[in-house]
Amino acid sequence: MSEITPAMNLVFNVTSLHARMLKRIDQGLSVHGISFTEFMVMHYLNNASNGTMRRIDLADSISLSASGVTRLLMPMQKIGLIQKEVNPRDARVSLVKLTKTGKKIYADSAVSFEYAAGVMTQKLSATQLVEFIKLTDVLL
Amino acid sequence: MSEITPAMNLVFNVTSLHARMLKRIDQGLSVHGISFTEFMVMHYLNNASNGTMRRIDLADSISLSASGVTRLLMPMQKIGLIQKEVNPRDARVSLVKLTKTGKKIYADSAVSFEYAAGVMTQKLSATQLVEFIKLTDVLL
DNA sequence: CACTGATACTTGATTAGTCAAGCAATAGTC
DNA sequence: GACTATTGCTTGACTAATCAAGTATCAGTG
Repeated sequence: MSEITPAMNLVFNVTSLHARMLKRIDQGLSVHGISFTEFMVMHYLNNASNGTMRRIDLADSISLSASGVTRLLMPMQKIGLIQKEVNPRDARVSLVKLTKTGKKIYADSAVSFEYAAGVMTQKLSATQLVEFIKLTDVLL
Repeated sequence: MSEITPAMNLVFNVTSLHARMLKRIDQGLSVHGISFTEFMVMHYLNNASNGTMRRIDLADSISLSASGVTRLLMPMQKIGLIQKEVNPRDARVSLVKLTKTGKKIYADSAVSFEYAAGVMTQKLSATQLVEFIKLTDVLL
């Protein structure tokens, strides 16, 4: 009845794949008491040049709105995973930084994340994995 | 500082890609007054063998929970895109079917969807697209 | 140096989904 | 043929996100 183009097919597949991945990853991270979104925040903070990032750049990195970041970081600060820092050059921005606890939790949860990611992609050969990443990079 | 494995890289990329795709597709479908989730429902209903599906199979197809489907279909029924049908063999199930209006809206929005999907993937060659789909299929 | 506009964030109201619990109907078992 | 378990679906309570509007600061221009 309906002819589905390859492009449409890809969109559908990426959607399903994302849903499946998210569920598994979240499950793997739940033992550390954090969600995948929170993990991503910690990941980017951990890799940031001087350990700090502006909230808006964080938002961009993890594909969230500015207000989404505000709401996400609130509890993370409350439980001591991150902390605010002021930018002396620009009073508008509030820099975000991993706390010592945050770094520890990140290191721990990174192990779970790596494991879950590995399990999920085990049906792909090493070259397929690289090729897959390359293709996603083209569209990003 | 942190070593990121290819598997982890892929998960991050698929997440970003999904977010970007969803935003564009939703934007393209908004002129028809429907979301991508609603479009997927109509797509699966349109392609269903006898035009009907059980809610639970629908849920599975679009990676939603059973209650998510209930909540999604409620307004769709109210505005006349779909309709309920009883299954005489099993009184538990409530079959879902596209209405005439629903079919029309689906046909219209499928054009927008196809266009948006095409634009989004135009950086990929035809063979790359096929290869991409193949790789996602491995993980689905 | 005042003014206009852009940027970085926060907040209120709303939405789309989740999970856990419940209900009703069917299926399997003894 | 009664009893238990399973399936299909709905509902209440909650969560994570969105957008639009508001505030405060900074940057560029006449």
